[in-house]
Amino acid sequence: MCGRYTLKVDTSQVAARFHVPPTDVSVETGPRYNIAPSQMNPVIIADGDNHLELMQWGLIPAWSKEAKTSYSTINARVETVATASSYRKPLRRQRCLVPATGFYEWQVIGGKSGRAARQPFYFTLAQNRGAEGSAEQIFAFAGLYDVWRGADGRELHTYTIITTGGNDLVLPVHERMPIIMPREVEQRWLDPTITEPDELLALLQPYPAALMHAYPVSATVNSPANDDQHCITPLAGLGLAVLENGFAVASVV
DNA sequence: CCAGACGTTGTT
DNA sequence: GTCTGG
DNA sequence: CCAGACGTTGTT
DNA sequence: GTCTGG
Repeated sequence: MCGRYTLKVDTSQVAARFHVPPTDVSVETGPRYNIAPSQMNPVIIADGDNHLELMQWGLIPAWSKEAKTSYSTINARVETVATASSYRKPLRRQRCLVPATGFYEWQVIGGKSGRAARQPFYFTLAQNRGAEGSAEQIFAFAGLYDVWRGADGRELHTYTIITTGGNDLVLPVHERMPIIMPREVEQRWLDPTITEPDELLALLQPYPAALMHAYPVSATVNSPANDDQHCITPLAGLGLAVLENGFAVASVV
């Protein structure tokens, strides 16, 4: 799954990275180290030109009676996104890019009674190492959005992130991972003239493990109230080396 | 036909 | 245990 | 995703 | 809004 991610750059850098005219950006958000569901975050949409908009993480279908859902919509499985009631139309007509610089997954450590202990890991794109502060580290998740309209006319723009099975780097930590768009696929994903589900599904592939990087982080990230550099500070220990060799990280607790 | 769901992950 | 809030 | 709440009446 | 279950 993907239930937490980072976007540690300014809105202006996001806009530049996704070809959004600076004059089009009316919102300014600072660097984020712990983006959580329900929060308002930048997403990119296109109608000929690219636009940056703030939307709420957790898709609320246009037909929903209330401005909330009784079920989770922070992620959409690629296996069912073309048929699920909540996502079928958004897949054809309301696709977006979700700008990010990294994401978190939690590895279940124990498994005894009650809720097992969990070790968070931080995942980034490997080619971005050493690109601190530059636009080079920004990538995009494949996303869908919808617009909910209340009786009083108010609009609520919401989005979801599409997930797929974990690749070899992610699997030791978690079964699933978000779909990261290769840069050359981004604009096609946004292209409103494409509405064939099969053509769109073909764009949704697991990102190659060889192009990603991961390391364990402290429990600081667990609380969405913590939103600073400490969330992505590497946790010292055996976990990193073991993980990069592709084995489970039972040694990290 | 109408009523009711519409979702994911993880855990058992 | 389960739902809500962030 | 995890953390934190989970309830009522009446009074300040 | 649209699909599934009864």
